[in-house]
Amino acid sequence: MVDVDSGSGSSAPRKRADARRNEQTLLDAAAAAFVSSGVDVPVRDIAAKAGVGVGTIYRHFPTRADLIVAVYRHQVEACAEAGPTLLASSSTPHAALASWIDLFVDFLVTKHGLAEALQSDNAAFQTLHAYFLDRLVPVCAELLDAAAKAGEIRADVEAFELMRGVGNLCIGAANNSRYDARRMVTLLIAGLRLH
Amino acid sequence: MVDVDSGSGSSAPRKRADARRNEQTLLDAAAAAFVSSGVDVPVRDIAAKAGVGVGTIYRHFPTRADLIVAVYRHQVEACAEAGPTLLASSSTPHAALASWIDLFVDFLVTKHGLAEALQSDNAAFQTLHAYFLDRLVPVCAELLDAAAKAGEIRADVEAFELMRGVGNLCIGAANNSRYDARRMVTLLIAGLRLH
DNA sequence: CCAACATACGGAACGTTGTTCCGTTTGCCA
DNA sequence: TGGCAAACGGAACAACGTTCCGTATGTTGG
Repeated sequence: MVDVDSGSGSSAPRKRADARRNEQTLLDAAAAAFVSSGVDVPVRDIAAKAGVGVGTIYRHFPTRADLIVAVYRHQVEACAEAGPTLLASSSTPHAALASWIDLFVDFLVTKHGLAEALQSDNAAFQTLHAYFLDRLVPVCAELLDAAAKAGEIRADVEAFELMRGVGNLCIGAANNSRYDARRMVTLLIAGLRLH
Repeated sequence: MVDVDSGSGSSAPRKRADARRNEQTLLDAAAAAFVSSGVDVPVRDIAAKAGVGVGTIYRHFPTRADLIVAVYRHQVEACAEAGPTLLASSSTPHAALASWIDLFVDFLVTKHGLAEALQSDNAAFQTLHAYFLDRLVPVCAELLDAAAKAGEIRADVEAFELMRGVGNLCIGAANNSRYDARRMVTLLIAGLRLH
């Protein structure tokens, strides 16, 4: 019943017990470190908190992006799955879009440094970039399409661009009481409307 | 006739000739380095290009922000001064606002890494932050006020927040052909309108 | 013109962080 | 239980920002 294997695939030869244990320990330590020091927390800090050497981190998560993805995968999945749900339950496609973007923004602004990392052109964050885009852009595109088909918004804006704009607006939202990312995003979404 | 002094003030005891020469050399080298490698270019690279030691850079420009401000001061001033001009020459305050924001965006997206630096919470960038805000927020506020008084836009958005949002939208615009910061900013400004 | 002094310079050195690498340890299976 | 592959730990290296001090140089009073 319980999936004693490491990943979802069944082909991998199965990892050693200590390796599996360490992977989980690292995920927990990283999650805690991200909360207290942001996703830019030094690798050594995570290693210390987990009680392992830095080599162990790099063995399990070759890049920081892999670690971030692993830590936040559940929440990203939840956000992605909320898209169709909202589309079905909202009064209009535009309302669904706004609600969904709200979810995304709430997620981003509560993860210190994540919005910054998402836009980084550093090669180490390629995986992060790719994962978020693969998972969320199609959902956004669906909502965008629905709203466009309903004639509520202009049809010349791509999901990728919008997601990126929203992500950008979330940068630095946590350390600045005079800047409310949610409000700016609301403005951006309002700007999509036809009249 | 010629201002042989270093700064604008007359109280400073006057700097040594080699110091003044180096300051100019550094500004030129930094400007060139910023263009070719972005404003994050390593201090050593700038020093090498200028043919001076790193100590000399830190003596003239204690933080990277000081150097960036010095390099771009002219362009920021020009942008600030364009505000009132545009307000006088445009058909409506909202049009003036849009044009002015366009100027700002053009400036930002052509300076690799500058938009990122502007939003950095790193203490070394405090000066940069302060300078841009001091110089541009009042101009933006004037345009915003005029448009609000004319009933063209909602009145509940502060200049600081808008500038910051626009700055955020410019992040990463240079390295991503699929992301057009200008279009996103246009959307944001459109979102300000009252129907 | 020269000496002496303050100013400015150069770059070595240090701290922090990411990343790699290898000698050692440990789980697993025959 | 012995042996081997897997995994571990952390030293070591590289890149970068930043500081510091011995040295060089321009300035100025005599």
